[in-house]
Amino acid sequence: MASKSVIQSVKGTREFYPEEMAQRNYIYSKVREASQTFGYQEWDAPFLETIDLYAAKSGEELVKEQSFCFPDRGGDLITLRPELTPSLARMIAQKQGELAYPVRWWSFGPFWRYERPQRGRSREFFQWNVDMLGVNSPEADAELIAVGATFLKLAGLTPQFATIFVNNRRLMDAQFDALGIPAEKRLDVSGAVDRRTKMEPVKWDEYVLEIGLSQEQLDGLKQILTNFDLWQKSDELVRLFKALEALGVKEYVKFDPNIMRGLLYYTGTVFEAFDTSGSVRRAIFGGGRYDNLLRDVGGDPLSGVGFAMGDVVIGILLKEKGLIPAFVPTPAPVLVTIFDESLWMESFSLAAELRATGIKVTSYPEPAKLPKQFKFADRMGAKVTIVIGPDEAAAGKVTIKNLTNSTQETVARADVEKTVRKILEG
RNA sequence: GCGGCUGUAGCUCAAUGGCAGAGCACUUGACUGUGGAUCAAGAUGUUGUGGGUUCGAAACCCAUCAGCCGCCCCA
Repeated sequence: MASKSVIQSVKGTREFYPEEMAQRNYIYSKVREASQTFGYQEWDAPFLETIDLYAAKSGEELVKEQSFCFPDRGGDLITLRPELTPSLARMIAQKQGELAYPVRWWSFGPFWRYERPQRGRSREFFQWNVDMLGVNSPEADAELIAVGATFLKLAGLTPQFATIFVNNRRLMDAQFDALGIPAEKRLDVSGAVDRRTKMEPVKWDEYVLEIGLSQEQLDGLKQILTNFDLWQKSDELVRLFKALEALGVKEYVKFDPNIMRGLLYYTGTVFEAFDTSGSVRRAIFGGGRYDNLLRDVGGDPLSGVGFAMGDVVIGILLKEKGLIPAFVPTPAPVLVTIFDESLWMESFSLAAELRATGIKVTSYPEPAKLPKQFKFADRMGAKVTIVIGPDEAAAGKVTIKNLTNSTQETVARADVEKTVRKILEG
């Protein structure tokens, strides 16, 4: 094997060998199932966008520090999309008058962020996005949470392993107001709330006082953040939890006043799913309600709710918990061996006959010792091997071996399909 | 962008300044028409890269690259 001479992959990019590709496709299949169960339509947006799309709305840091950005041949600044929502807003705005509302769209595709790779985070990742636009209600919020919960359920993550924590920006703003925290400090306070669990309590207290809150306000804030019954003061959240119960996913959801989410554009309900068994401390998915997004790209005001899930964290979790199905290397359960030069084409035409009946068949590509061919079949996860040797050829027969239980039988050529199907179905 | 840890065979790792090794995997054979088990034999290296210290470096020092963990950030 060459080693030092191999040109390295770009830092933080993903190489999907067949096993990893199977895992990615598995996640994709569950994402699709969860989305379609609720009637969401699949869509996608360009992978390349001009930087202006993000400059308008996304945070400074995202555009300047964390996006892959380069000039094209005409000198325009092109960005590898770091998120989907601005593209969504534009595409909705462009056809705002002709879409059937509510719009329920989902997407699963690649994104890029120029961050430092570490556990649960790479520079290239796949992200599931689900959004509903045109309905502004706690019940719509509940549906999105239910889509997420349904995915968790389909993937085998029970409420014991994963929890969706919910909060509401309006509720928190009202609480901050009641403490006399001025509106211009809300952002700083939200930031402080976000990092509370990451800091030592004493340090966090100092940090909050540094922002400019009084000791009294700090005490009040801490009271709010430890009050897990606070949701009862929010009509929206009361309705949300009622709807979640009706939708059958309540056991996945908990109110948590500490959930804020960094995104500026969330205006109401926000939520974040976490692994509760403690291996990865990053969010599995997160989202919330945004009211002003379309207006920011020139459309008419239209409220939406949505969330996004990266493939990296969920992939680690599912793998760790043994929830990814065992990898079978070959998609073809049948392997036809090539006995020798003279019987080569005999095997090829048998393989073709079987394929014509709809069975997936691979053949050894050339004559080789049978042990080698059987070993290959075994390593590729084939269930059936077929041998046409001189004896079979002379008798117009074929030997079929069931690799699962090591039995084999020699049957007339006309019975091959039937025999193979019996093994594959049994 | 900042801090810490780690780079040795395809993989997981040993060798603490004195001949670069083991297990797994691989190849071959036992078994010339049958995989997964067992046994035997064999092959495998620019010790990430570049420099320095030393009689002597995988080990110590400097630089650099890569990976991991954390910080920042997570839209």
